[in-house]
Amino acid sequence: MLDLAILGLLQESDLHGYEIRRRLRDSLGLMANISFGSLYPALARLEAQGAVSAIEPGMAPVTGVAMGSLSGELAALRARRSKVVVAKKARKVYRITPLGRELFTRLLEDPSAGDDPRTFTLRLSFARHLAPDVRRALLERRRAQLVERLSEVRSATARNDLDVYARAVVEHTAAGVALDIAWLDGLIAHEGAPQHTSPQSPTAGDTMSSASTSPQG
Amino acid sequence: MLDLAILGLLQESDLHGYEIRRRLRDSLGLMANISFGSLYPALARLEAQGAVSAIEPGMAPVTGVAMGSLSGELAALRARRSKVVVAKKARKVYRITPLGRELFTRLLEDPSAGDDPRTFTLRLSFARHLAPDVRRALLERRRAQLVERLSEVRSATARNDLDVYARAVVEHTAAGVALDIAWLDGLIAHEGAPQHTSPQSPTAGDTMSSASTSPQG
DNA sequence: GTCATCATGTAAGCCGTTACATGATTGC
DNA sequence: GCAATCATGTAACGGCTTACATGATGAC
Repeated sequence: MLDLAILGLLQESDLHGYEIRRRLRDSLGLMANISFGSLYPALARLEAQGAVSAIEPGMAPVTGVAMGSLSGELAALRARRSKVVVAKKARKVYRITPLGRELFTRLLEDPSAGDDPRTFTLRLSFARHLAPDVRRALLERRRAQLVERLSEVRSATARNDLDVYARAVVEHTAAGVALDIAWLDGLIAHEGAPQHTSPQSPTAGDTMSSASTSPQG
Repeated sequence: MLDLAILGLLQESDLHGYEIRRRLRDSLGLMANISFGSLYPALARLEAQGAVSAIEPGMAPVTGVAMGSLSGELAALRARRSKVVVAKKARKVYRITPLGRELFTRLLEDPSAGDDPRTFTLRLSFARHLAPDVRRALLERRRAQLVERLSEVRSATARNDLDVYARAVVEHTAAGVALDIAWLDGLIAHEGAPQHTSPQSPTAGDTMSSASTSPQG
């Protein structure tokens, strides 16, 4: 899970640990603030596996290494201008290796963990790296899971031994699952019709972003 | 977390482990299928602490001990009728103790873990055991958390470096959080005005169950 | 008589957390 | 100079999972 997230971010640009954490938090918006106690060991593990490598400070046109903060950015600029290029040796910038890309793809497509509902959001965030049919399969698998879950939750709703609060919870849960399904339907529709099916009856239509946007902006 | 759930269920009726698992799954609808590897050790721990006690098979008007299944139910009935009351000694039925009730209350109100967002749903399910003001505080704390989270996710939405899929994820996440907030507003409104505030301007109004029900049944 | 389900438990391991330890850089 | 932030790491622990082991009961 964490490995997948790290590799996904490194796919776009070289980054150091601290910055990876920042992006995990506010770019992906998932896994709110992963702890360093997980992050650094994970990076070390990935480096040992040869999936990433720490690049030297002076190295190459480092694509997209951002500073930790705006002030840091400015400070670095100032430093560069005044020719006092402080090495900032403490920082270890990682770059993904070809082997790491392979691993990323494997993790992203992995059929064994592929049904793990907890990783779905993360996988979908990186879905542009998937082949159209694999991506579609991911969406539909998830949809199937949610449909099943919905019927479970609905049957819980039917119970009469629930008090107001327990009932409020299960009903809201059901509503949430229903919303997720509607959202997935939108996404699936936007994927276009699958290859081997005749493109008749465009089920959902235009609802992709409407599902994501409608509830009170 | 698990302890709280167990004690909450035992608050209503004596139960054995297997049955607790079932209820966790389809009555509460949370923590889909807790594993036995967590459940039984948890029960043992609670018994060691004196929070629950295993009641003897022949004991008292055991309130609400249900069989594992309908067929089991019928089988037991048949057994009783034919006077062949098989002890089913394997089953250990647990009953909550006064000490257990105390523990339950403590866990439910606990201000230290009280802000843990992961336990909110569970707490709310048992909210009828809370005093009105404590309950209200629980709801409002949660609301505050979600408002903050919403603004975080919204700011992520504002980024322009997100591809279609990452964007779809963050936008849908935002929508989900917004829905949760609206739902909480409904619940809070239904709690009635707080004691020391003048009951003017009934902010939300009638939306409690509408938030839970609206998205396509 | 055998298979599914009910029922309880143990052992190993995974994946994350908190808490601790360290140190450079920068703003005021 | 001192606090805040950036930056990297280690150690201990927590809570839950999977896999394993065991056995009773009931359906067919």
